[in-house]
Amino acid sequence: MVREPLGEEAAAELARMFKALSDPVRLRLLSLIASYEGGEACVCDLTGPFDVSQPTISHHLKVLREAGLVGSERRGTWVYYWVLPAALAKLSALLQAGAVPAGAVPAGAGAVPAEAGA
Amino acid sequence: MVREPLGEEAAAELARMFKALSDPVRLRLLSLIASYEGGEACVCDLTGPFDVSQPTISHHLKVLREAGLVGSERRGTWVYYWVLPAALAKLSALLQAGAVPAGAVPAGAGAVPAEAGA
DNA sequence: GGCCTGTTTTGATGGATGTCTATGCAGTCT
DNA sequence: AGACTGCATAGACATCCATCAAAACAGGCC
Repeated sequence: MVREPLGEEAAAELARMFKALSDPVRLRLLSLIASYEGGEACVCDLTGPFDVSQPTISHHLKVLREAGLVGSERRGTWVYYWVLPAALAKLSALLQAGAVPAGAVPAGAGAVPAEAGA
Repeated sequence: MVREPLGEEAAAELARMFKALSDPVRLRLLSLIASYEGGEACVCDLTGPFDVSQPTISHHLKVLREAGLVGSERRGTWVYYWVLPAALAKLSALLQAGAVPAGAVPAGAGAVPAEAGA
C-alpha cells in the first residue's frame, strides 16, 4: 500500500471486500461466526442475536460470501458458514502496511521509501 | 474478534471506518497519501491521478477525515493530508484476529474447507 | 404423499451515497 | 485593493443499499 499507489483494479477488488465489512450487522455476523466453536456456525445460530429479520440475515451472509470473506455449505437441514482466513489476512496486511507510512520505517523492515515513483 | 462477538456499538464504529474504505477512489487516495514522501500529500497532488472532479476528491477526503483515518492541516495556500496509523492498525488487528480463528480448532472437524461451497 | 422447519429468493420502499456543476472561502501575488 | 489559485461547500440527480413481508425452495419426518 505504501510502496506503490494501489492500481485501479486492485482498489476496486479491495473496495468490494471492505464494502462487505461496512455494515454493523455483517461485522457482527463475521465475528459471531469466527467466535463459534470450530470456526463455523449455522444460520439458525446467527438469527437470534440480531434485531433484523431472518431474510435480512440471509442477505448479509450472501454479501459476505460473494465478497469472498466466508464460505458456506449445506449439511442436511442446516447451512453452515465459516470465515475464510486468507481473505481477512489479505486485508489485514494491506492496512498494516498503510499503518507504517513511508519514511518511518526502521532498519530491517525493508520498505525503503526512496522513490515511490511507480 | 474471535474472543467475543463484537458488541453493537463497537461494530457500528468499526463499520463506519470500513465504510470509508469501501470506495475504490478513497482506497487509492489513502494509499497515495501513504506512499508520498513524508507520509503526507497536498490536495493538489491528489486530484491528478483520478478521473473524477476536484470537488469529488474533496468530498472523499472529508469522508476519510471524518472516519478518523486521515488528518489534515492547512499550510499557507495548500492543505495537506496524512494517514493516521493508529486507525489503520486498529482495523488491521481486528482482521488479523478474525484470520486466526479459534486456535482451539479440533483436529479434522474445524479444518476450514477453504473451497467447499459458495 | 403431505406437512413442517430451515434457508433463500423476490419485489417493494425509504434512505444513504457518489458524482457533477456552480458557488464560496482562504491565501498569495502584483 | 484586485485578481488569481487552491480547496471546500451547496444543491441536484441518479444509483445503490438495508430492510421487510411474502413466496419459493430444500430436506426431514409423519
